Parts: sequence; structure tokens; C-alpha cells
Amino acid sequence: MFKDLDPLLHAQLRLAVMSLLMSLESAEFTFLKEKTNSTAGNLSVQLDKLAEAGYISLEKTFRGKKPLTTCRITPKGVAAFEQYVNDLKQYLNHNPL
Amino acid sequence: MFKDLDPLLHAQLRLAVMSLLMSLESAEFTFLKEKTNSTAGNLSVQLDKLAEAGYISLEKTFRGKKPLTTCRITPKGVAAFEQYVNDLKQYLNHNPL
DNA sequence: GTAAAGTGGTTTATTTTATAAACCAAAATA
DNA sequence: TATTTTGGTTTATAAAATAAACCACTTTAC
Repeated sequence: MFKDLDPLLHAQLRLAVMSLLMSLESAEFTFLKEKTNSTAGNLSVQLDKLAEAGYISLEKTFRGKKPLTTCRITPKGVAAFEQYVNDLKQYLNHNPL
Repeated sequence: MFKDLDPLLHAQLRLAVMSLLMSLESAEFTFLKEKTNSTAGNLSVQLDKLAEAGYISLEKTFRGKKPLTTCRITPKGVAAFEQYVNDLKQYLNHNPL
């Protein structure tokens, strides 16, 4: 009855990041940090997890002399997000038996 | 932008239990165990947490000689569930900026 | 009747996660 | 030139989920 929820997406910060990236071509680290109201440490860790799963790509460059991390959702990430949203519906629409 | 999700509800098993109880007058331990496909140990722990938060009530009696645990959602639980579902929408409907 | 397995759980231990704290290099500011 | 700020990473700690072990009692099989 209840499908398992993708544990990578069923976590507040990672879900927020993915949600933002779903509607954005790309987003910078600092932008995500602000929008999600997270600490840099936490965000850094969670971005790495999403990247390791292949849900997002991370491009690390420099803007002038300062580091610049740019994030993009991948096709795999889009698919995973959509699947997650779909699976979650079972939990939210409390269907009677 | 992203409201904090109630950590008590943002957990697969507890959410599944609450989802079931939203549409049921009451449910027995074994019923919830089957429907959620969980182990007795895990379910026991998570039910206790929901009960401690006042989201459900647990009635422990006997049926014949065997223990019988009956679970019910409380008004507080209903409110929390509805709030959670509402908050979650922000994360799912990826609104552009 | 008594050993073995099953029911309906609880308790404790282990693993996994999330979060926070500490740190680092470079740059900007005072 | 010391101090703070920026843009992060790495490491340590706290919290959570899960699994394993256990318990009381019952039923079934010898």
C-alpha cells in the first residue's frame, strides 16, 4: 500500500534544494543557502549527497578570486523528484480502505 | 520560503500510520503492522513517539488472553497532519521565483 | 504433560542521518 | 597590518530510524 519514499529526497533540506532546482536552470551555492535558510556546512554535505546520487551536478569555479559553486538538476534528478512526489501522494490522500 | 516540516510527521512509518488513522476510527497494532509493512519493534517505537506527542492515543487491553493495542488519532494529531500536508506543498509545487 | 513454535508486543543496541561546530584560504575592510 | 567577511569543506556530535534481542503468554505437536 505505501511505497517506500526515496530516502535521499525525503529529507527537508535536500527536498528544498531539489524543489528549487526543478524550476531553475542553475543555482549558486549562496543562493540556495539563502533560499533554504540553511547553514553552509549542512548545505555542503547535502549537495554532495545529491551529487553523488547523480541527482544534481556541481560545477566548482571561481568568480574573480572567490569560489563559486553552481548547481544543476540532472534528468535523473528530475525523474527521481517526480517519482517521489507521486509516491508521496499515497501518504497524503488518506484513502479509506 | 520553505516552512519547517514537523519532524514527527516527516518520517515514513509515522506518516503512514497517521495517514491510515486519518481515515479510520481506530486501528489495531497488528493491522498497522501489516498495512505499513513494518517490524513490530519499529512500529512500537514510532507509535510511542506519536502518542507522547499527543498525536494518537494508545489503548492497551486484552482480547481473550492476548494483548491488544488499539490506536486512535487525536484532534491534535488531525490538526498536525493537515498542517504538515499543507506545509509540504511548498516543497512539491516548485514555484518559480 | 512438556518441548517447540507462534502471537503480540517491548526494550536495548546498532547504524544511519542530520546538524552543528570547527576550520581553511583568500579577500575585503578598518 | 590586524580583523572581519566570503565561500565554502571537514570533522564531531546529536538525534533518528532500524534491527536485534528479549519477554510473557498461548497454542500446537508429540
